[in-house]
Amino acid sequence: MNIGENKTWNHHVVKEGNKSLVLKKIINHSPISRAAVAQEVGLNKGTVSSLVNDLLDDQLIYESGPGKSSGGRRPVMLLFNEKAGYSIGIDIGVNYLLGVLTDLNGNICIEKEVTFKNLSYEEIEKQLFNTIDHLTESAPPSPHGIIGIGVGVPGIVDNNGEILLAPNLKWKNLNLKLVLENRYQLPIIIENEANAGAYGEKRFGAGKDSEHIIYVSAGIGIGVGLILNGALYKGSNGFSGELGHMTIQVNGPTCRCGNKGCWELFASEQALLTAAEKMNIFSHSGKELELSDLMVLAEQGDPKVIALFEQAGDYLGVGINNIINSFNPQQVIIGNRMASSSKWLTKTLTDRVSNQALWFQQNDLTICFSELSTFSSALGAAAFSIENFLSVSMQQKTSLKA
Amino acid sequence: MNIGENKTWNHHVVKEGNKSLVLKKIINHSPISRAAVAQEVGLNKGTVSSLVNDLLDDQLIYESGPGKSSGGRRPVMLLFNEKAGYSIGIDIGVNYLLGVLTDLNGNICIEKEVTFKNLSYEEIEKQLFNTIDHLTESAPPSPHGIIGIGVGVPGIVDNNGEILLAPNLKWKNLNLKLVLENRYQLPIIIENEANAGAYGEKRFGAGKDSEHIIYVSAGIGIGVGLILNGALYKGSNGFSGELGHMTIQVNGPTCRCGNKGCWELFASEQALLTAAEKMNIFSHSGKELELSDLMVLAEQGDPKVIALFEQAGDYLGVGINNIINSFNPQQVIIGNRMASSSKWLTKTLTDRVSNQALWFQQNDLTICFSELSTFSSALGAAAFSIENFLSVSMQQKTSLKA
DNA sequence: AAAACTTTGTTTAGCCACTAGACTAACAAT
DNA sequence: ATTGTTAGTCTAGTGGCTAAACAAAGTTTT
Repeated sequence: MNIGENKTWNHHVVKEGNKSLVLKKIINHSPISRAAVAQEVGLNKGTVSSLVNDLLDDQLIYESGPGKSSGGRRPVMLLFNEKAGYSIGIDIGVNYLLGVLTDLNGNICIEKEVTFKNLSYEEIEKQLFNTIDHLTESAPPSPHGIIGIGVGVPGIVDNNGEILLAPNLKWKNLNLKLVLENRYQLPIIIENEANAGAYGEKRFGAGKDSEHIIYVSAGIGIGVGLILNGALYKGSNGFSGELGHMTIQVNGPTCRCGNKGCWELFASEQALLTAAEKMNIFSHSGKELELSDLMVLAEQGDPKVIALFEQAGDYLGVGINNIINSFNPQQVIIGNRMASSSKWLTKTLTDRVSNQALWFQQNDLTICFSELSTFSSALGAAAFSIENFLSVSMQQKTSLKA
Repeated sequence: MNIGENKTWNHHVVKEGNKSLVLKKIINHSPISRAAVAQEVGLNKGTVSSLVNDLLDDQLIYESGPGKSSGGRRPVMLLFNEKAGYSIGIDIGVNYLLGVLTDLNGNICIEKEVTFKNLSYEEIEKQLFNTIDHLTESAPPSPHGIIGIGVGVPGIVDNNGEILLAPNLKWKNLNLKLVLENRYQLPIIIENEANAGAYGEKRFGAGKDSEHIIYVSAGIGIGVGLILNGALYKGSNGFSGELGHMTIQVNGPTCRCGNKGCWELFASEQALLTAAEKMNIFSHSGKELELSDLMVLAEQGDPKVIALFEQAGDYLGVGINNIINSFNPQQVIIGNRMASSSKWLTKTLTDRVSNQALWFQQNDLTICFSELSTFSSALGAAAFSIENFLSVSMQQKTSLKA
């Protein structure tokens, strides 16, 4: 809600904004007293009292017992009621579906994962419904119930939540948002998996204190989610962050996207597996080679496999250098499946960056691996719904008097 | 001013926001009546009347004669008073200094350019003072006078306006902002030249109607300015857009930045000149080869030179592809000196993009060359001051009653 | 223990910018 | 001239804010 936007300003907006400020203060600094809130956000005591009463009515916060006196009357401590409602976050992967039920603080209450291979859309949809149904039924009773469902998908999602393309799932022009809205009558948010992961890390993970975060989702392919000025940046149509197809080698090998020398040909899980297969490294299980097989081998000290990881780390660093030069972020977070191999990637990656990134870009910059491990996307998806719910809750109620 | 920010909301903010809305409406739709403004921005007629009176008092707008009746009383038309004050914009190049005096709509009233070679900082500072002095003295009388000075420099500028590094000028840790503030007692803004150019194109050039613009400043080096969500994005410390040093060729030729395979080694003016020299193409003037020499040769139909341009266009396309994949912009604008050679660059550039950019990225995407030609940066720098002035003007006055 | 001081939280009066709608002004159509 | 329409001002009322008084509930001083 920028001052430049075509939105008129009136008393409702003022109250909405201040209420939001008060709630955020309580969420981030609980337990806290009314007086402290007033002082810290710069509002009048009376105003804060009134807003706090609204929030109490909405059951978004609650009063705990009195706190410690600092020489006068003991303050009444306010706490965020993180159990006022629950959010469902889903992460649809190429061969898994992960669902979580979280409270309003992003604490995972229940998780449910199913794995599969080569399922049709209809079959995945069935799994999706099952998962959501299960999570919904298992949710503890709460004033606001399930406040929304967020879904992260490995594909291109436009600004209306329509999935234009999910190559690895073979989905095309699929309006999953509509499907879920019709079935569940709840606010639904569909997002690209990397965007969801970025948001998850910003809200609950390694990026909590940063305003400029680039989340690199390195899995079978590479996707990137951008948190700029504290908010997800989606570009003109919602397609930002397709950095897996950034050229890092002009006239390099051809990618399935038609371009040449794409980053994900060098630094993704798929790149690692392809390189390993070329070196005649096979899965000891006899099945198709998987990342976990390589990790086992690396753990056993296999120098060829370790070299492969190190090579991938170096290439990751090349792309991350480009990202740093583009965005001047505070933080780069590497997530998704490749993050599990951080052990063997870190050194070559950080070497590449510290040797080659422009010196002034390296101040105040941290590069790290996901804190939420495999939950980034699911948690981020859940967080979208939470954000939306809290934002709507700030709005004026049409007062229904008894 | 986001609702999430740590800013309290009160009546002043409401008025400021609405006043800004009204002024913007008048600027972009003048001549317009009070009634039309009220209807279009969604405010009450009375409110608009009151805000308009404030703006009239500030002389930011004026009333022209009555407009055409549409069946009732004839409306009083309101116009933006673009001559209420003047802004100075300076573009410091490697071997030139361009200053413009603009009105509040970015119309250039006076321009002054000096060219030089290898001047020390002190000598350039003298030229800078001369230029500013001349523009100030030549400014027509106006209610608000000179409202600020903006300077675009080819280097790294941090968020405080300090020039950390301008390699081609051999400047380092220079606080030009302080120097100018002390001398002129005016609001001073120092910005990177590509950022200024991007802002110039957004406000007055090819990007007027877009919210997501990437401006590629292709000169001796390559810098990039980012307009995201309608605003300049500067990153965590102000160093975003250093895309000239994006790797497009892993382990390619070494750049002066220490990295390898940087974009500007392939697609900048310097790249073109270096390639030409290797092919034994010399300036007919006998002096050092310049871009203008190559343009003359290309104009004469020299196939070798044309091929060089086409090659550069292709490489420009490679980097622009990466930009498109990163940002999903509405518009990519190529500016600075290479824009003058658009004639020979366009085809290979657009071929590269249309063949290799992801298909969904290409909807609603326009790629074009600067509309403001060599004035992008100077105008953008001037625009920063205008923006700042108008924003301050919206704020409440401490009423000084006679 | 009483008095004095501190701090918390509520209440009250007043302010300011907004809205709705009455009003005045100025025009066109009949 | 009368009627209808549009533009702009004025007035009363509303809502959310602030400042300051007040009430409540502590601690510290005497």
